[in-house]
Amino acid sequence: MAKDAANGLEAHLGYWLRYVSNHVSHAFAAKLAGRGVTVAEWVVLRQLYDDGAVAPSYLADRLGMTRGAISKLAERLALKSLIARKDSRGDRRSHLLEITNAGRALVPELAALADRNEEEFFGHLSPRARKEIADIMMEIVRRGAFRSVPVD
Amino acid sequence: MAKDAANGLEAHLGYWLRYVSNHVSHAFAAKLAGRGVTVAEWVVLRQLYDDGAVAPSYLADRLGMTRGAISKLAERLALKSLIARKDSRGDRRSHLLEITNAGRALVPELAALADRNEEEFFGHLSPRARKEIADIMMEIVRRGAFRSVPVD
DNA sequence: CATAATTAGTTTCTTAGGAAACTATATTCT
DNA sequence: AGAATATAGTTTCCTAAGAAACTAATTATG
Repeated sequence: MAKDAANGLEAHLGYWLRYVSNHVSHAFAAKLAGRGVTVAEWVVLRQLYDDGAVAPSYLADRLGMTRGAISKLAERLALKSLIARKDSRGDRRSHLLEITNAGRALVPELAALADRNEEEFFGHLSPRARKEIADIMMEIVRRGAFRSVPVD
Repeated sequence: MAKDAANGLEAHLGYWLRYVSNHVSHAFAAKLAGRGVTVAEWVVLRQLYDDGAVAPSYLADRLGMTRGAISKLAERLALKSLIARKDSRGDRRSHLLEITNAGRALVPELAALADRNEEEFFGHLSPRARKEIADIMMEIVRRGAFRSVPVD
C-alpha cells in the first residue's frame, strides 16, 4: 500500500488551511472595506488597542510581518488618524505607535464585523471543536516551527 | 458575563487560521522557490496533473481564484513550458490547459516538498487530529459559505 | 436573421507585502 | 575616543492578486 509520491493536493492540511483561510479573510476584507480598513490594518489596530504604545518592530515580530510592511501599514493608519507616532525618549532611532481616540472608538465596530464573519464560517461548529482547532493552531505557533524552517 | 464587544483577536479562529496558514505557505514557497515555481503555480500544476485538459475558468472556480489571476498564472506556466494551451474544438472563445511532460515530471518532486512542509508543521499531530481538521475544513468548503457571503 | 445579452479569456490599474538596500542612531571592541 | 558592528525604521524594486474594463465569440430574443 505504498503512498503515491504525487499525493493528492487535498491530502495536505496546508492546502485546506490556505483555501479556507483565504476565503474567510477575503469575506472579512469585504466587510471591513465598508469602514475603510483592511484586514492587516484591523489586526494592527486591535493589537494596539490592547498593548498601548509599542515599537513597530514589536508589532512586526508579534504579527509575523516584516518591518517594511509594518512601516507602510503604520503610515496608512496614521494618514487615517487611527494611530499616531510618539517619540520614544532615550533612543532616537525608534518611536512608538499608539492608537488614537478615533482608532479606539472604531475597534468595537470592527470587532463586531469580525465576530459576524467568524460566525458565518465557523458558527456551525461546536464550541468544543472551535476551541480544539484554535488550540492546535496556537500549539503550532508555540512550537516555533516558524523560526526553524530550513530554506532548502 | 457579557462578552466584550472588542473581543480579543486571538479569540477568532479566523485569526489563527490566517496566521498559521500564512506561515505554512510562506515556508512552502521558500522550498518551491528552489524549483522555480510559486505555491499558486504548484496548485495549478497539481490540479492539471489529475484533471488532464481543462478550461481556465474551471480552474478559477475550482481553486477559488479570479479568471484574471488564472490567466496570468497560465501564461507564466506556459513560458516555463510546464503547461500548454490547446484549442478546444467547438468554442473558439475558450481553450484548454494541459500539463506538459516536463510539468508532469516535476509534480512528484514538488509533491515531496509539499510532504516535507506538511510534516514540518503538522507532523507532531496524530493522524486522527489531522484528519479531523481536514474534514472540518472540507465541510466548511462544502457548505458553500463561500458563495453566500454578503458583501456588507 | 439581426440585434441584444452572455460567456471565455485577457489586460490594465491598483494595492499590498517581501527582500534587500539604505539612513540614522546606538553599542561594542580595542 | 575612534572604528567596526548592530539595530530601528524607511524606501525601492519586484511580484502577485483582485476589480473592472475590454475583446472576441456564442447564444438568446424579437
